[in-house]
Amino acid sequence: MRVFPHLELVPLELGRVLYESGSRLQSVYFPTDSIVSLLYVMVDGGSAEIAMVGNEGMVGIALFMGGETTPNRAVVQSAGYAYKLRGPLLKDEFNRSGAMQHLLLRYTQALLTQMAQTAVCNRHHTVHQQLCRWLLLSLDRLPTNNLHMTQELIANMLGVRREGVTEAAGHLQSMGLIEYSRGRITVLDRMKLEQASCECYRVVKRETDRLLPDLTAT
Amino acid sequence: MRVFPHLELVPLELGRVLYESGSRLQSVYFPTDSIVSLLYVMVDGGSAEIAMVGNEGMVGIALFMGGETTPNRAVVQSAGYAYKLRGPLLKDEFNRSGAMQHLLLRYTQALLTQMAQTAVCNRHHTVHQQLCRWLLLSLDRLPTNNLHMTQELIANMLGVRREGVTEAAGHLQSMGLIEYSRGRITVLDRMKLEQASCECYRVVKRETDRLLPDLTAT
DNA sequence: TACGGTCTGTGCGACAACGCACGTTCCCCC
DNA sequence: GGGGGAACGTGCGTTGTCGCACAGACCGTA
Repeated sequence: MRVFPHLELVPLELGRVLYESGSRLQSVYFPTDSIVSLLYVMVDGGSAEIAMVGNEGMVGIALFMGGETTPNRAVVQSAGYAYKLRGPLLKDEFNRSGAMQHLLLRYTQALLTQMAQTAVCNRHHTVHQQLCRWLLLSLDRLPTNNLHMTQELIANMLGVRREGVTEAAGHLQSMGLIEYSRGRITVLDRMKLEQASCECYRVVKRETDRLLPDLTAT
Repeated sequence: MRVFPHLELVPLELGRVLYESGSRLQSVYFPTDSIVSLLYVMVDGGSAEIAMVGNEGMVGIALFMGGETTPNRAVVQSAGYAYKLRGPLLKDEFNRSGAMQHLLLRYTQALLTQMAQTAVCNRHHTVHQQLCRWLLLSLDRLPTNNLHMTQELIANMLGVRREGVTEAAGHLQSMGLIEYSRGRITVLDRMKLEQASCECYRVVKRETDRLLPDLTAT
């Protein structure tokens, strides 16, 4: 593809803000083994994750959607690498109306589904269920069963109290589904984790697989 | 525009389902004075509104996004009229990569923001605040100050109990912001309603105005 | 004018999540 | 190897929402 020579592999450190609410995006990022969260930060400082982006997608869709900016923050939730591409190059490629455009649009629809399901989950499901969903979504975007993230960070993403995550995670550990200590979480029984999760995870997963079959095959 | 001759003005009755979760969309709709809600319906029958579409937008974006379907239901929340356009015609127009494509993509981004903010609101704000947000979003899409909808319907949209809506609406009425009886709600003081709402409404409104300046000028 | 259904009001116990305040454990580094 | 800080654990009163049950109010129709 034409843009391949212009892709630059860059490291993304945990916590790095790729994109601040309302700021103009200069480049887009295609995570390889990293995860980037899209958050909304309220005026009182509270936050909530809207969606997460991993190797299935791209950070910065507002560039080709025409709005140039969004009211969200993009922050690295799991350190790793990503391919960086300068905005104008992506726009040119998108406007060629080729395979890349179709791919990006299908990805956008997958992202839409993820956001929609986040809304539903926030409305109806318990912190326990949401934690399961969140762990599974993260797991799908990482090469291993190990997540590097503190409960405090997870709480910020889910928009709940840190103690709530502690309790839910403790429960999952006592049931043997995960194992964790000081910022390291290992998923032991993925199947049971899916069963403990709400339907939201499955809906997102199914749509992502349907819309982006090549990428999730792995 | 090329598609104008193919637009057909059709009535949309309250409660009509334009589009069922997972079904293939044959046509798209551009509401004029009607409002269509995008809902997710859970396996247990519970529901939650993901976003609403009025005269600023279109129902059926999955058609040009490439997915053809979404896991959501589109149901008429406020009766009225809409322009109907057959799917293939819309796709052709979109693929011409002209003004229509840009407009549709900017609208999609506005919809994205609405979904994101719904997620945030569901996470952090009270039923009171959410009701205000919801009334304001509806109001922006209607030609008058009168909403035809029962508290039960609103409760289904927000994904809360009917009693919760009763209490919140009663409070708003006692403060003189609205007036209602048996399925008719009149907004008396829009300004104060905005003040009683959370920031979510303003964020959505600002983004919609920014992305679609021609449509919201009215 | 009486009736039946729809819509709204209210009360009450249950429960999940919150905010806060500590305590404990572990790891790193001086 | 002994602080110090980061990460996790726990208890407690408070609040918002839920689920349920039932009472009133309104309206069209027979």
